[in-house]
Amino acid sequence: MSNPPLRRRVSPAIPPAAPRRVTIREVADLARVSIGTVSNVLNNPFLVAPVTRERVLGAIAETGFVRSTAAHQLRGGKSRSIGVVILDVANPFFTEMVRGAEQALRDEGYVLVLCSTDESAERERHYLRLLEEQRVAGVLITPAERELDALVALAGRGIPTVLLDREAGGHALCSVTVDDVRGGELAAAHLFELGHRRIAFVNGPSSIRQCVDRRRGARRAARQLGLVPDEAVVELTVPALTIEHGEQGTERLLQVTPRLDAVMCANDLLALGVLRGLATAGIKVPDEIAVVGYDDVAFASMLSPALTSVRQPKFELGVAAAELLLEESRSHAHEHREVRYEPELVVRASSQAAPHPRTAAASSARRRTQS
Amino acid sequence: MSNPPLRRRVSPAIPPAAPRRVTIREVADLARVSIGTVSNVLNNPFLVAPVTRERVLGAIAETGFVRSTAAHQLRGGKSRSIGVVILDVANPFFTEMVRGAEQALRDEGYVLVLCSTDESAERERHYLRLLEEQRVAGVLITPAERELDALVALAGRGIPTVLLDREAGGHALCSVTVDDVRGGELAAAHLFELGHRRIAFVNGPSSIRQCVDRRRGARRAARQLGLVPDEAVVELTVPALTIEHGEQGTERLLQVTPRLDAVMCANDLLALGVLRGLATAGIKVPDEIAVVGYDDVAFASMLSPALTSVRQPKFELGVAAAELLLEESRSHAHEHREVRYEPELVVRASSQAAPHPRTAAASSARRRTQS
DNA sequence: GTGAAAGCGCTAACAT
DNA sequence: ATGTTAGCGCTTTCAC
Repeated sequence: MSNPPLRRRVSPAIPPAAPRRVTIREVADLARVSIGTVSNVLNNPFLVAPVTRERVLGAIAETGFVRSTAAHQLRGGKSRSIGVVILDVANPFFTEMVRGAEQALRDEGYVLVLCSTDESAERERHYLRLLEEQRVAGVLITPAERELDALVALAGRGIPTVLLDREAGGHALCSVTVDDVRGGELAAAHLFELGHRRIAFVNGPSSIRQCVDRRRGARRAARQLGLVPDEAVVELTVPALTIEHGEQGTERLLQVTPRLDAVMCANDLLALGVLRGLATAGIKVPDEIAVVGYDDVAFASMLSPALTSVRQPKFELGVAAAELLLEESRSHAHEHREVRYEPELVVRASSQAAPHPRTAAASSARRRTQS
Repeated sequence: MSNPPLRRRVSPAIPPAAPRRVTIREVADLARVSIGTVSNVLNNPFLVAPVTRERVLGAIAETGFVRSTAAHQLRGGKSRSIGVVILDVANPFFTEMVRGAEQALRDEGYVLVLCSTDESAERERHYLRLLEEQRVAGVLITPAERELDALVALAGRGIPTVLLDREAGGHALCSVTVDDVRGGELAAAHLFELGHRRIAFVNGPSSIRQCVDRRRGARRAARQLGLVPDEAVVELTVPALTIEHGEQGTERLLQVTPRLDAVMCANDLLALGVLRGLATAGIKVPDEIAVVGYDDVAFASMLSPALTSVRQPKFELGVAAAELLLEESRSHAHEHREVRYEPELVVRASSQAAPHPRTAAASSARRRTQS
């Protein structure tokens, strides 16, 4: 494994001087027309005589001219980029949503400017400012910031903004969500039904709404069974919803809570970390401890053991958000809407010793509702 | 599971009229200064008297003014965005690289414009054009296009371009790569050592260089053992490196190739799909068929069975690429460099029936070489 | 069908 | 310390 360092050097084909940008002016000169005509072949080709058009096209090709969005936009054109602000690029839940949004937006000629805040409100503010300076045509965002005022203001300044996986709570914004309270309830209820009476909830920071809601759901499930939430659901808060924090959290959990028979995680990344931590500690899942995750990301079903999780329609969330955004950007006299999906529990091996792991809600219809 | 549709309607707080953008002019008027002064508090605050500065800042806050990147850039300012073009946002390999690049670039004040081509050369061209129109400060790209000419031209037009996970092959471009031939060789050699004499290689399209190289490596491994590559390595080509195609590919594989004892996959996503397909078909891994993946993404070690894979320094690749880009954008008299990493085989349960799955190369140093 | 010219919002050089 | 002004590259009337 000790390869000698590779030495390779590519001689620069371009002279050290910074290349000057080709402008419409040079194209015009080369084609011997006015810049207005060049602009026309770019924007209204049919207004230009075929011969002239060809000449101009030739000049464009020859010079390598590429029009400047800056100048275009300044002169009144609309931007073709949409800011997408998410909590974590490394989380498949978000990337699936992004894929949905991208698919819906690409056909309309938009590019996505993807910003990952890593759950930092400060970084979120930074990115939002940059996006606004760029006059993006819209913003899709899963806020890290608890307060939505800045987003309402952003929308007020003419940048259509749609909340991704976060409800507007009375604010004048469109949103696409999944019922996280219900999801948390499904997960916890499942563990209680299995007979567990004291479950650990590995959760993220309370600044993240999803975490708060899932916790509420878990406690609701406890209450409904006549249990005392504070006793039935023991919460361990980790700084971020990542594999690493799930793994580290597990160590703390095992120290603090000696007798533990079930762990519920705020998302699948944490659950993966927890599974890892438990494996390291030599604890068998589900025989000794049951584990459930949240999101049902692609790899959940193939983990060892297969992970019980709460499924969310990730791709659809992205598509729906993109559609709301397009709608909003087309008509300013638009009423804000909240699209809401229902989560679905998918039971697998990690939460049951049963020999035949099956999908509990396999045939249940996922329901999409909106107002 | 049949919840009644939610009805909720948020009344618009903003009047239907499209809000007009606040310009520097209005801020100046409100603060009773000239636009030049406003510009100065924005760009050279120290040149402005504290009293005036406060007044202007107040006016900015009051009006909600946000400077236009378009006008700024037009006037000669540099863009603060960097285009990142990857093959697939849903692939953890790429998102890890992106995270590395983001971390390195964020501190310098850049935002990433993330474009996922889904391995389509056409979409790549489309995105590159948009990025160039935006005059991005640079481009990091894993090309879907086989030819690099367009990228060399792009760099020639003044947009620093760095290849991600693709070598320049004599072209005047910087690149960051991992030795994929070696990686393919490691994976195949491992299977041959296990005694398998006929392995299936589930590979992506040959337009993707990674696929070509890994294949070459596999065939080289065969040759080194005195085997006939065409017989020892049976290739199945799937349209894209995704879980879905891995799963579908497995079905075809099982029909076409009756006696099969090992499968090597061009990446972990495919391998995950293959594992799924085999599980569906009731075939035991590794007892009946051994499986190895490529990339060693985060979930590989936790799959059932844990996946043997070829590890690549994903995050570091992103960081290194970002650094090359920054270097190139700072000095135009810059010599292109090729940074190259070595891959590392990580043996786990999916390729051995051994009771104690261990990391084979756990202690081997990852070596970074560059010219 | 083509050209001339105004101006988008801003920065920077120059005046005051 | 602040104001004035000339463009940056383009689109878009409006003449010709």
